[in-house]
Amino acid sequence: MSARPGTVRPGGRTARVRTAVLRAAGDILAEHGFAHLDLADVARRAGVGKTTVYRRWGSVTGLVTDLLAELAHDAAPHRETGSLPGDLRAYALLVQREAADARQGALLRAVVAAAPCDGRTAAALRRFFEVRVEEWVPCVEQGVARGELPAGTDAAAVVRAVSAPLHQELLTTGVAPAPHAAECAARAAYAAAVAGAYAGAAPVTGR
Amino acid sequence: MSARPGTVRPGGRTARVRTAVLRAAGDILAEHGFAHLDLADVARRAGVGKTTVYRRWGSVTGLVTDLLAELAHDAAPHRETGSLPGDLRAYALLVQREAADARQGALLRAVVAAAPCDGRTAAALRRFFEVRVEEWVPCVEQGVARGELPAGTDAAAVVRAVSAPLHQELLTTGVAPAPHAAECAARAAYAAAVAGAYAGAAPVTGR
DNA sequence: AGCGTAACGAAACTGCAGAACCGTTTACCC
DNA sequence: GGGTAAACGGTTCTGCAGTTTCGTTACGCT
Repeated sequence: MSARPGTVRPGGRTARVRTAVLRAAGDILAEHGFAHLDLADVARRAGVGKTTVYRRWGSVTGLVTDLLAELAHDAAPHRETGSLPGDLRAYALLVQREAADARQGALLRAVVAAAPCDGRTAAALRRFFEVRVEEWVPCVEQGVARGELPAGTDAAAVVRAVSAPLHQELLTTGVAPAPHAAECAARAAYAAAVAGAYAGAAPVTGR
Repeated sequence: MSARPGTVRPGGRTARVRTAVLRAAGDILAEHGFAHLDLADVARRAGVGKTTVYRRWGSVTGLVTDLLAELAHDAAPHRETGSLPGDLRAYALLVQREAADARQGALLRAVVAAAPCDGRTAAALRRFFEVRVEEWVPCVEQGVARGELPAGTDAAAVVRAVSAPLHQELLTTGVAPAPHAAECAARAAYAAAVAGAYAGAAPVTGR
């Protein structure tokens, strides 16, 4: 009835269609970029009817949004290295690898491009980063507990500071940052946090 | 001839048309965002023929690109405050104000969105940031000369580190960062630079 | 001032993304 | 294993972004 297609009978063919379409969309995104992402192409490559793609995803932004949700779902498990510099370095390299990966990097650029055009996409993007940050915040908080960082440090700000320069480079130059840049970003965030740059006035952001 | 329209007779009406179109495009961008930027709307609001807009700018991305070039052209003059923390703070607040401004913020988001779809736009975006960075690099270099920062500091990296978290916030949340965030970014970049995070690849161990 | 043509503008045209229709397949429940 | 309707898919249609055409305006040069 009013339930969206794909939610009442999610098994069997429906699931196969979803997998094939997302896979094809990812391929096209990695090969030709966001600009030439045509739903008819996706349908053809996925071996699926054009109608189906339009019915279930509606538009390019919808498809990209679903793709992002899928990416966020199988998040890479991260192991703590024991020291905060090591953890931040691991996070920076994760972001760097992600940006350098053809599929994930292209997807990231596509999502950022589509976000201003579509509310759902914007929400998905926000959620994606929130989850990311929340995942790595504990590392920073442990650093505070261990006395590596001053009390009152805004852990989320530290995590965001690691990824920010890497994402900026990807988005502005169109080229993925080098591993060296990732290590530099991690070092910088750590040094700034140690110096208390994120422990100043209480942030109003969040809650 | 093969010269593009608007280049042979740039005066009088041609200039008026250009001004009106860019103004209208900026208005629509600020009001309705990048998604609903229709060239026919722009033409109507500018009191100009639809044909003219298509002939001179060709597409939405072309128009956005020209708009960006215009913005980069009248760059805000920056005065040096005498101290590096002060300069970085001034730069951070400039970026923050820009992001918070309805027209400029919307334009920035639109350009980033359009960049993956169009080579010229991507180049314009890259150029825009390059100019920005070059403008503020001297402040950092003076800081190095004064001995505030370690020798071998990558001045451009420091400048980029200031703007990165602010732009990331604008692009991922869709909301412009607060002035507080700008000051935090400036503090962090300064602290990291002082600690030598942007100087060479070797980790900071006194030495 | 007069001329050549660059640039503009209104209207008619075209191509294609996306929607509608409807018959076919198949997942889920008993 | 049989019934029901959810979901698929081929075809056709439509709305509109973008193009073409051609007549009009006015910039810049002498």
